[in-house]
Amino acid sequence: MNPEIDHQAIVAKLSQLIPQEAELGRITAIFKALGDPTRARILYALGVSKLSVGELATGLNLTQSNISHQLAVLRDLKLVVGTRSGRNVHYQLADKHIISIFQQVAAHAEENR
Amino acid sequence: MNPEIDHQAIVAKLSQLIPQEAELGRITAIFKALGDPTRARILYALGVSKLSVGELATGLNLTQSNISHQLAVLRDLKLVVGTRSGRNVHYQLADKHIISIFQQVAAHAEENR
DNA sequence: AATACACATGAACAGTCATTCATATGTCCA
DNA sequence: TGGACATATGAATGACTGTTCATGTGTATT
Repeated sequence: MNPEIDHQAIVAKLSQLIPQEAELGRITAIFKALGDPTRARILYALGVSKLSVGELATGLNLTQSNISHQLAVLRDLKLVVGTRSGRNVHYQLADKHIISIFQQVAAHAEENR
Repeated sequence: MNPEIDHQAIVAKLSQLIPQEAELGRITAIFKALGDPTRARILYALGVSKLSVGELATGLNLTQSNISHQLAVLRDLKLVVGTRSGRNVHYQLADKHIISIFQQVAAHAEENR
């Protein structure tokens, strides 16, 4: 083993440098949400424009129920927010961070294609 | 509906603005990989230092088999690379993009805690 | 009030996945 | 060459999850 680096010490301190279960759970929950094609497409669409559930359903060619279920997941994680106006509920991204995260991952994905 | 925005047109063009299945698949596969706590911890650890499989196993308190399986997933996605030196294989992050992606998501997660 | 429209939610089912156990491959040393 | 160490891989299984179908809730219109 490379003596320049004290692996023993690093191993011992890993638990201090890695997020605790609670925070790690919040982080991985977000990644997991972004890891589904349907939810990813919804987020891409909302990155283009604020859209209602129905518009998402027709635009993405998915059932209304499916869209609603996935929006619920994204809502719980505060990735999107919906505001009702009449019978419709218009959804938008909770912040634009999300788009730049997608862009970074997309860049990585295409680099190593 | 807001007349400033032509939702009809947007809905019609969504399929052109959203990544095609192939690229979307590559992107979501990466997010899915980051969405598992075990793999996330591995990546965090490798963000700190290049480490062997055994060091990861003891440092993260996981079985060698488990670590190897997850490393295989990360390897296939080109998120980590392993180089053998003797009996050991030392893994490192494929690029530092990964860390900044984690930081961004962590920031979002903590904002809305 | 009744009907129709838009969205949300619950249950169920099929497919996916993380972990474990057992075993194989690869490498060093005596 | 034989044995010990480090890592990889295959099969099995229990848990989780995305989608569908059915139905519930909320809102506008007549």
